[in-house]
Amino acid sequence: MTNQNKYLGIYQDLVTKITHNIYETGSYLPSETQLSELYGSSRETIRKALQNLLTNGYIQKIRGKGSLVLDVKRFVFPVSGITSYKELDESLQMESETRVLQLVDMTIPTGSFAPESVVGDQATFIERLRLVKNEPSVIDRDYILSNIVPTVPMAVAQDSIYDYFENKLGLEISYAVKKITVEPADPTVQKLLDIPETESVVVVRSETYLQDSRLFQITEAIHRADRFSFVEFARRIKK
Amino acid sequence: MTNQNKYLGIYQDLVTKITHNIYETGSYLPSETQLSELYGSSRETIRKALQNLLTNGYIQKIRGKGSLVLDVKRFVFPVSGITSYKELDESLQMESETRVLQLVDMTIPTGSFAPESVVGDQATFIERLRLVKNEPSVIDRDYILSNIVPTVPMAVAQDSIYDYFENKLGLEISYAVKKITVEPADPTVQKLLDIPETESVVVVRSETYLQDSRLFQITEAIHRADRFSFVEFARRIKK
DNA sequence: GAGTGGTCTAGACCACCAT
DNA sequence: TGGTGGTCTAGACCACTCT
Repeated sequence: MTNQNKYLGIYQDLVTKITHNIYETGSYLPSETQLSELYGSSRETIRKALQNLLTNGYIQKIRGKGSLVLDVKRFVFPVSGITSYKELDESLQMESETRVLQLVDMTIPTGSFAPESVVGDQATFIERLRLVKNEPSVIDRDYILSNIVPTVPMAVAQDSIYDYFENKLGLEISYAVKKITVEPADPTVQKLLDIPETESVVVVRSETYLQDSRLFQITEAIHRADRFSFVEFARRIKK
Repeated sequence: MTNQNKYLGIYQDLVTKITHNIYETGSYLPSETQLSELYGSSRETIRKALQNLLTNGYIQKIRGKGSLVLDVKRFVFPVSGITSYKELDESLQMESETRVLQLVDMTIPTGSFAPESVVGDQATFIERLRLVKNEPSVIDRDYILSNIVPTVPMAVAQDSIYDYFENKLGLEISYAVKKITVEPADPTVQKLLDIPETESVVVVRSETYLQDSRLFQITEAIHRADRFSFVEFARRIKK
């Protein structure tokens, strides 16, 4: 599991040291030159690791002073970015359960949440209900394109499809476009999520792409509005 | 307005060339070595510019092939990141109008959406109603901390507070933590947004920080649920 | 003035893709 | 095999902060 990349290794080491309070919130990391001596690397490599800490909200760099450790615990709810339900569950220990409602091979139908460009393509359709503390909270509906992933075993749908894609199939998941809206719930959804007729739901639709820019997954996640929370760490883009 | 930074200049040049279709969606940018000759810079500097394009969703780099230009138009609704309402309005040309409802100096009260750490601090409170196509869509409530921004003129609240902060006061806005939830609307909100009693609203609460990590703005944005849409471009974090 | 991060360079070696 | 991006180095100069 050791990484080939020096800077990723340094990044991981710093993350664990920050999360274990070896480097404390409100204090400064060793300077870049000190770190480069510590890790036996050039300063630019250290800077790559720090860049990673920066974009993930672990530190804030202040010119002339140093790299300030931020209070990560406040925004540890990592629903932003691309994170699988399994990873969320593990990092938050939220006592969740997954029920696979459907797992079928089919062609992607018109009128579904999938974009026009993949309608008619072969895919595995997975519908899952997520329960948190025994209460239904989310319905996940996925189309996994068959030209990239020919088949998804039931055990994988029950556990973690991302772990299967990345570690078994060696796919490199790279980026996603997500859209969040609030919509009325249809009767099927009302029944599954156990909500009254008038209630709305939060719908997160996403398209996920591989490193080579091939689309391979289209997802619709329907959340009970009262149990939905989305936290984002954002940086201002320089103009 | 010319930037001192070489790589930012290159980034901006490439952005305009992509948005003006000089580099077309689906085609590849010139290689990094070619770009470094074109711009008269080292390859690492080019790579910094490309890194910026990458995180903002303009390109996808594919090893052994090149930098593929993505279809930016699909996710041009930039509610992700830190973007002011004025900037959104300009980039989307959404025929919006702003009504300043309140602009008062006060101490931040307990029980407000502001975090404990700033309760009792002096701040400017601004409440604004945003109308899109003459329909009320969002209520923005801001506390601007007075130790950083002593006063906010009415004309600024009416126009763009970010432009004032960055270009008049020289503040460097750096990062923010945002949280999105769905909540029932209280009677005041119902009236302002012109929605029925049972309706929910989408609430985006954020804390915004300067480059030196000082908190300077706390915001609560209350959206009509039926007019709310949030699009995010996300990249998978390497483990 | 000493220390910090921000930028930039010229060169090197590697893994991957096309042919 | 030649071109591409991915990583890493050793050194340089600058702007900023602190004392």
